[in-house]
Amino acid sequence: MEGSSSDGSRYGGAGRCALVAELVQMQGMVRQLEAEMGTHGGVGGGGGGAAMAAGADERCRALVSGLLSSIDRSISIARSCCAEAAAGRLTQPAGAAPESPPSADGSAGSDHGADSRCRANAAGTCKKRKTLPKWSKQVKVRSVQDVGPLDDGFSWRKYGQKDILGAKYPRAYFRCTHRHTQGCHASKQVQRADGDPLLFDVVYHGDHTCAHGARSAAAAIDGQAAASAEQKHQPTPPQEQNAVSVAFTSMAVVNASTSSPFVSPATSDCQVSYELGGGSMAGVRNVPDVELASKTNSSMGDDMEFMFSLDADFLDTYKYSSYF
DNA sequence: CCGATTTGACCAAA
DNA sequence: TTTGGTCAAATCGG
Repeated sequence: MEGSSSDGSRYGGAGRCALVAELVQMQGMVRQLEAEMGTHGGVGGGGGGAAMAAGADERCRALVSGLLSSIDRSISIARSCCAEAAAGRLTQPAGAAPESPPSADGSAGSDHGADSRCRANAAGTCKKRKTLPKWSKQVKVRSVQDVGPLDDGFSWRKYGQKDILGAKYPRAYFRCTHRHTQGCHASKQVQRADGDPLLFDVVYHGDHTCAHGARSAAAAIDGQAAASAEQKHQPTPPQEQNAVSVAFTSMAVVNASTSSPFVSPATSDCQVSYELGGGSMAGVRNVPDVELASKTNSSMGDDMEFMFSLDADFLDTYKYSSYF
């Protein structure tokens, strides 16, 4: 359930400091990558097809610099949290502790009408509104119908949609498909940006505690080959060829005690190596285009998360409403 | 038939 | 009172 903090004090100050260290290491690696690109790039020498490489190379650079700034921000945020933790207490958990009694199942169990909704309150925490770690990001798609980048590897179930005052587009509400089976209380809200229909604001609440979630995320990263094999239907998405998008805001540590996922986003011809939940994988991927838009972490409770989205064969993983 | 989505209603926070 | 978030019945689709 609000799985986030249900693991209790997932992060002590120590955890956060480890996070800082991890981020710093990551920063170093990205800098190396940047240097590496500086060497090989531009002068079309080492690489090969200069003409074609040019565009990809540029995107690579853009991505790397975006990465760096994002990491910088993450580090400073993590540091401040670290300091806070050291200082004594962390703000978040307070009453928040969603040890959530919503008992095993948010709605199913509590479908006794309005009455039960308040039951959560009685138990100490209203399941409504915040208390869950929350962070947001912006995801850019390539066409109005392209929802690929919105596929973050997890399986979501839409449970509502709402017109938001002053917003041109409605906001869609999703929760983890395994909410009932595994008590995973991760949820997210997706809304198109007013100004740019290609831009989506995605707000995540809580993190996934379900095995499926973790696995599908890993699978998403792992590669299309395997994916297309297991994804039975939908030979080709309606859109013209899709890109692999790596969209991430800040990093995600699903569980500090087991491991801290470390990810190096891939761009064209870049080597990707991941470590997730103790395991690790590596792969080389061709990424025609990478959109990366990181946004503020609104409150960044105690977790941060990497989100990978692969349009390719994952489009059919789930459907978004006609708005997307 | 079962699981996902749609959509109006309900409820609590602001 | 208004608005955002959630519920749940109806509906859709595989």
